[in-house]
Amino acid sequence: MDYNFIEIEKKWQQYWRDNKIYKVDIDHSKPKFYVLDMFPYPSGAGLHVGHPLGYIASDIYARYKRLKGFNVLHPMGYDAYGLPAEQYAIQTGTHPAVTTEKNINRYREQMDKIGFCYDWDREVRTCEPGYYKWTQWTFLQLFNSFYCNGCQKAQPISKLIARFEEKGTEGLNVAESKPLSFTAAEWKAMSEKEQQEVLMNYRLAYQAEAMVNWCPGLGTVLANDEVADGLSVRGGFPVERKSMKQWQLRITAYADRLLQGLETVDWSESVKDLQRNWIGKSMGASVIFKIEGKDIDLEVFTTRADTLFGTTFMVLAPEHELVSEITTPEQRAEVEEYITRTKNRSERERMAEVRKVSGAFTGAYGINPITGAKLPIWIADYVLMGYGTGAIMAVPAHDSRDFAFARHFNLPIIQVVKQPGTEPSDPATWEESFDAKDGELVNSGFLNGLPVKKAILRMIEELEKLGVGTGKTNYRLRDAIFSRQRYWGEPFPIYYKDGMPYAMDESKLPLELPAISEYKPTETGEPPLARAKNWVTEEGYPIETNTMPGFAGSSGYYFRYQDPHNDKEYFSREANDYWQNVDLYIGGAEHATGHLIYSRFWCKFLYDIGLSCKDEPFQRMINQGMIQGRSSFAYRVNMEKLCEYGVWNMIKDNKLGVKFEKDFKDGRRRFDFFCPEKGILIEINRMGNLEKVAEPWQEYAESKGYKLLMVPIIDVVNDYEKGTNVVEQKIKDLIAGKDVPAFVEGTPFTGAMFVSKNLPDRELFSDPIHVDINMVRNDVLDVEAFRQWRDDLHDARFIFEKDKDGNDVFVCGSEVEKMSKSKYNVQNPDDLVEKYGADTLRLYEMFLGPLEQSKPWDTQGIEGTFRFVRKFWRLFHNENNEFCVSDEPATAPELKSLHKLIKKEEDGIESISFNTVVSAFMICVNELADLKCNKREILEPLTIMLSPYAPHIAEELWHLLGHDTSVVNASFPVYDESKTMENSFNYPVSFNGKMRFNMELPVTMNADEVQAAVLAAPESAKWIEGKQIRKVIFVPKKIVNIVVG
RNA sequence: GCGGGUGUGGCGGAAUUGGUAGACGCGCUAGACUUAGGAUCUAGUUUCUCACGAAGUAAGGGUUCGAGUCCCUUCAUCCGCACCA
Repeated sequence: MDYNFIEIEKKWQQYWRDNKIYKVDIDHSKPKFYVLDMFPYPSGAGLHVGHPLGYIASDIYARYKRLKGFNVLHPMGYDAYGLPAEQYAIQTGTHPAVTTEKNINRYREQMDKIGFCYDWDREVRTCEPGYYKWTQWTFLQLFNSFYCNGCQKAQPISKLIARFEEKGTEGLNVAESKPLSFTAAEWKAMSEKEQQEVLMNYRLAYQAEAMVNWCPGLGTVLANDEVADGLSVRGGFPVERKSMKQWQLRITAYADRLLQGLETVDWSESVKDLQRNWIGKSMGASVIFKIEGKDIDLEVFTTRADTLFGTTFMVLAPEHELVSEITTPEQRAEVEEYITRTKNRSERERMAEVRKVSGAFTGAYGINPITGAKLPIWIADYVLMGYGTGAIMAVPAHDSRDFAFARHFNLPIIQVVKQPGTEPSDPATWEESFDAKDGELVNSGFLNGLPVKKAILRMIEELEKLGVGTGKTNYRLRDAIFSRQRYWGEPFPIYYKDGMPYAMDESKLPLELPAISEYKPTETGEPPLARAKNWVTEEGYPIETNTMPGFAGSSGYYFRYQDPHNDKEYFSREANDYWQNVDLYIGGAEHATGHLIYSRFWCKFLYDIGLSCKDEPFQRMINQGMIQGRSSFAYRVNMEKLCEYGVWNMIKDNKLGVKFEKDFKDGRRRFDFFCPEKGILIEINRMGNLEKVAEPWQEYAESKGYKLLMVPIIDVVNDYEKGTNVVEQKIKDLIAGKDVPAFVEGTPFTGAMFVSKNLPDRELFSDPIHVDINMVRNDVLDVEAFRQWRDDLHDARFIFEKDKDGNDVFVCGSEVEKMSKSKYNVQNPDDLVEKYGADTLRLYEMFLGPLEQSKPWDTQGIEGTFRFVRKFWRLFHNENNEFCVSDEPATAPELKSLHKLIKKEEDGIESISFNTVVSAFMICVNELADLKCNKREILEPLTIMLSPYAPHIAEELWHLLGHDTSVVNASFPVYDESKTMENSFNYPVSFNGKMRFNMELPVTMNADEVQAAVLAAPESAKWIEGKQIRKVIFVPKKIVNIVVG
């Protein structure tokens, strides 16, 4: 009939493509704006309605900015490396590039249907050599750099070598794996291999042994954020801790800058907090303890140096290198047993036993550097090797874990901090430790009386004076493991000479991924690349067989969009000077500790080496919420329960004149119901079950003189469905003393039965099962569709309820859950585009609620937005669907409606509150429809304003309005406040703060005039009567409040 | 345990930042038009009350002429992190 979205959308998508409407280039006459979506990994499943949510939001923002005169960079591409395609390759032999290409095409097809304004000429894919050349290049720069702590900046490794040649490590202040000490002469005396080993200690990309998350099921290591609950996030295989030689990125060198930088970006507090937490900066002290009878220093890290007087024992991580050295012969067996036990425990088991206290005594003692006290040294797995020094001084009085440990092993507890104004008490009486971070020191010599914060500083001072400790900052952040034992990733431009890794020359880039015969690890456990033929350099040196992890390619992709076809450099100076960094980044918060931290590191490094002009990649970030599914349920009847329920309802409360009881037991026999008065036993069960017990039970009943009735469930069901009362009649007959056969065989009941949601006591005899939401409308199930859905449901039976018109209906229950295939609640955007059009889908996704919140998808709700779009269309058309727009000047109410909307839209888009803008559109169109407005002066700006949300219909109407250029290049209308002004205001009049009536008054009236007018109003009399007017509050154009009393 | 978010009709959610609570949409109710309605249009729809009116933004308290909004206490719920010394 009217608005033909299928044709319109196809036509304009074609037009945009043919005319490259969304292609952008550097244009110094306009300010730039960079809007970016998080890099998608194209999975095989395609998109559901939750995925495009962020893309639609960014698209609207990009289009809006463009209408506002900005040159907007809005690109899209693919994070193409990923485990699923590789797993599929291992299983089927299909090259991951093939799978990936297929998935990308599907993604693209779905995205095109929604009408996004991406500049597809800038598309990048991480798996293409032209792209990963620069991933490899960046790796080489990292390999050839070290981090200078003094200047807080990455520097070329050549500078470090020059320094070593001049004065060795003297006065060196750089990021390092472990402190080394050598002179210039010693450095020069080293062999090349030794020098290379030393340099590994400083490179920003380096190779070292590391405890990794090894996943045997996948044959690779995983990053921390790829592991959850000791299982791999993808695939759910067990993960174990293992020490392996791995490439790593020295991201810890940037810990402080990563923390500082958070202050300069406009991100949600929660994501910033997540990152702060992940970086985990804690300031404290390193303290050296001597070991009794040995010349060994044991270094610990503590944030509570003030509690040094209260330390009563020490604990090492079981893997600590000093353990075997200090363990006494008597304790060796126990210690070794403990180490084996903890080592063999998987990560999963270890986490499950978090609260279990365990440990072993080494027999050695540490000496408190301040008090000289002897402290027994234990090992326990509550101390982690990876944090601090892997050793702690335990202060049981003021740390809950130490407290639990001391209690368990009967170690002394000394209180050294008390709550101000209280007296110290005997820790033996405590139920938990006193962990308070504000308090006053006691039992602590020179610290007595000091508050905690001052005591910490005072103690550090003392430690430094005595040369037994220093103030120190510790980070929880670990260096990022950068190698994967996988095929589908970027090869490292690294070869091995004499067992030592060397960087390839940049001229050899890109180092392309070779073809291999099979995608799994070799029989000897080497990575798949070891299968590649001739995987050696021209000189014959073997090339690295690990590949880079997923985050390698996604850490700097936003740079490449700025200059995607440059084969001379990563991106040009000119491009970066113009586009700079991302102004608005939209994506999920789940990347907080992965992608978003690696990208920041990547960017800071490129900033250090002079490539990037900004040191933060994403200025403003919005994290869209999840769209949840709304699942529907049918209630599957548990037949036995249902029948028991039905019969019980029939006989309970003396309904048939005699009393029955439930669950009668005699020995091992159990009957559903029993009537002592008449000696009637009733059992309801499946036919088969009754057959088995029929004989012995009849004998039993006879022996006791009882009458027995065995009811097959089919009988009860028949009564239900046919409205007969066969079962009831039998019971009545029994009560009346008639003889009724105990058991009549019939056709056994087969098939499933379902009960409508609102039937009484439904929950007593049914369990919900998911049904496909496409078979449900307004919670009513399409019973026929349901029967056809699955083979086992063909002869399903239903217990219906009546709707208001007395028809039988089957009502489903519902629940909000994650959208997933297995819950049959997935909404596919393609279906919706087909049914309502992309414009309606875009509007509805935005209308659903605030972008950042998760919200359920309401299948019906889209109808409302669809109605709006058609109403919008009708503003431009007459009853015969002929385009009909008038050139008459607009009236004041029409202009007011328009300008209210301009203001709303500007405010709404800037504050990412798209849902309110859609509402405002609806209000405006409702008003204009009421005014029967079809004036160009109103409709033309309105079309421009709608175009970010509904670009297709806007483009169509824009051309119908007589334009021959795209609406994308139009200008956003300018807000004119005077158009929304009125000369009177409908004041709400309140008495004591309660609104009583409205009163239309001129805005020019002053307070006194308003007061007079209001008090003179007839409605006021009732409220003033018998009371005194204490005060009148008048806020112009807001409210009048009269205080009476 | 720690950190962050969120609590408003049957539902999704508004409320110009301290000024008419429930905009807009779904659903629901009634009516119109229709052979029909899962189309369209009109009216109504926070709760209680016949009504006058009263109550009302998770609960309780406070500040204020006025509180969904600010402050304090409690509860619920979701999401992170979790032996981090």
